[in-house]
Amino acid sequence: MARVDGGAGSSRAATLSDVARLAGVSIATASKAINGRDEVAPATRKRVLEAAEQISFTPNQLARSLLAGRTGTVGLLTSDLEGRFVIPILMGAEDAFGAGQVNVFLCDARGDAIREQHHLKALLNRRVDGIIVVGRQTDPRPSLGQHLPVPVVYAYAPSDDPADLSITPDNRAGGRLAVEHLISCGRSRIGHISGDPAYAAARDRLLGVRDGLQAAGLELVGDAMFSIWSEHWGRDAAAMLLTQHADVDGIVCGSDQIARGVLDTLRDLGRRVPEDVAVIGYDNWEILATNSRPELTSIDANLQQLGRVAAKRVFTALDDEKPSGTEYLPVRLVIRGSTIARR
Amino acid sequence: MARVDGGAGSSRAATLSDVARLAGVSIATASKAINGRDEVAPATRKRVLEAAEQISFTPNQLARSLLAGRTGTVGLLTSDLEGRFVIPILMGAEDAFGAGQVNVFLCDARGDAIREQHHLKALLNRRVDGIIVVGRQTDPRPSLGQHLPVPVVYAYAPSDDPADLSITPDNRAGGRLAVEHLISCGRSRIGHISGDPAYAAARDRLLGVRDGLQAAGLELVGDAMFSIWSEHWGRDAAAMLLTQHADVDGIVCGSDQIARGVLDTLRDLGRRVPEDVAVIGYDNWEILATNSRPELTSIDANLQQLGRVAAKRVFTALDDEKPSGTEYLPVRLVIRGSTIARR
DNA sequence: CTGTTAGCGCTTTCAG
DNA sequence: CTGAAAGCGCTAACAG
Repeated sequence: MARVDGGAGSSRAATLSDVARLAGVSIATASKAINGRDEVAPATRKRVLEAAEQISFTPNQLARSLLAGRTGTVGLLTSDLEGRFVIPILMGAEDAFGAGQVNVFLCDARGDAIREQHHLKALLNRRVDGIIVVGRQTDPRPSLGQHLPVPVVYAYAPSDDPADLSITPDNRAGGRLAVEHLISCGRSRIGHISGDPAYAAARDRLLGVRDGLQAAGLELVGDAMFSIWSEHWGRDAAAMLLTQHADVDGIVCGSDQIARGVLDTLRDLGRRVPEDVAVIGYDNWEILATNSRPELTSIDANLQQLGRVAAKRVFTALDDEKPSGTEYLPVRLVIRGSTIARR
Repeated sequence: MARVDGGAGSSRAATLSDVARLAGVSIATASKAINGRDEVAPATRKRVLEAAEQISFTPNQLARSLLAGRTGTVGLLTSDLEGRFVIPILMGAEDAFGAGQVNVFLCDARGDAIREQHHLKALLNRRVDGIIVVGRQTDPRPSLGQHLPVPVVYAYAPSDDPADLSITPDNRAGGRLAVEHLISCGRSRIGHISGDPAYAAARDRLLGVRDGLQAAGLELVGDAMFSIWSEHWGRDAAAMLLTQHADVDGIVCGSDQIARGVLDTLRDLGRRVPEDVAVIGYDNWEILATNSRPELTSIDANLQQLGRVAAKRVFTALDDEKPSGTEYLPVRLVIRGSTIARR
């Protein structure tokens, strides 16, 4: 059977021995020349590099990895269907590892434990140097266990086993930051509309909101309102809140989606934002935050930095002792027109 | 230097020779037993498998790949920062390849050609079996060239070289589908508000809209309106359109974002949707389409299927002759409340 | 049925 | 400075 050739010329990728033959040196010398070892005569190196160039030799990483015992690959195991969290984390990881030094296998388990095990096994078979597990909630998730041959770091969703290392955004600090911002904008009648109370994110953010209020000697206006993470709920909840507490002048929302809904209702009711009521969202999901009327102030979880940190931890765990516990990363306030009017 | 052990027990991953020794057979026999070859006595196989289980042996894919010349990995090279297109495509690819058979390296070039070359080289060094290039627009993008040792398929953004194989959604058909749906809803005064005219997507969808109108003997109300892909523009454009053509009863939007803006303005002006004006979006971006008032009918590009097809093409290109040209994939209408009122 | 041998492509001692 | 040889972990002939 004739090998169909891509038209590139060589029917097979060039190997080091091809280079060596062409340069008239041994394989060992070719290897040293190409890897920039200094035990090679300059003239020889030049000859080897030219030969390599000529047949467009690229070193086979598989062979290198097999020998080195390290592959320079990391597995990113996720259940984040939307990619909302996983993409910035992936980018942060790429950054931390340094351009092109490390490549990332992205596996989507789709919330299925079986599939997750499947992917985990595949990653281990491919001898990844480490694994980052990315969840889509900040609720603790089942640990992959302690008996894995490579370091594992849990990002966004922490592991339920304190023996694991987890990196997660500090939602409580975020809630506090949000309310402090409203207070600094001169608000004192502050309500809180959030999402599904089954989420740790919802509960933690509320704790932070209460922290901030208490520190200022304030109390929440009405009860914290929970239901689901949607614009629809944001609209309905805002209507309820405004009916019962017409004097509200600030609303901390549990997500940008909810905040968008809240903005809709405020507009329907003729309340000006931010003059009458200031609104702050959570997540800083650009597509939502920058397109609303007015644009939405929000809390950003610094996911890209989270990815960087997770990646760094994977690497330090390769060398040093493995740290454990949950690390809470600071969040960031992004101010837009929903809390401070444009001039 | 003492090797810090994760606590798992063995300080080194078990190899086939460990298994063979424990089972009291040769390495070759162990290999055959584990790979389910039938030239092994049942008793021997049992012994080997138990030994493997006992020391939790997992075959080293690197070694296998080195020998086989195929790695069972594919590179996904993207510039889709948001992950909006790349994630469904990744999922489709995983599906097509079969669970766990193939793993995907995801590389984000961030729109930088240098970084793209860097990643490309890294992928080739790792001996991926194929590459899928995912763009974030449907405009043709520069080809990676014909001189690559592995098959390359361009997904979403086609290559500018017809010698490459590209898979892209059929935007023209989508525009037509959208307008046909409005017509079938009884609309005849139809306007079009789209995004950046520098995008092929904007132009192609308009062509489709005109196709559909012409087939029904209709003409576009006013000029097609172009600017940018944002809600803000959608709001402004709708206001302009309604001012100049108060009798519009249907609006085809170039994106869901624009459609969201259009809905806002219609509500502000007191027009009922869909009774007075029916609105259809494009992309079926769930977060936008399912949270609007009313929910948004939209055109879905079937990105997951696009990923499946791209993956399949990579594989067939491995064996057979490599096809080329641009393949347009059908799109799908998703009907919600913005064109047909809920009962 | 089982074991021996060779070798995938590369790096690394260690003699010359 | 250069090259021969060993070997990373595995599979594929081929004898036995």
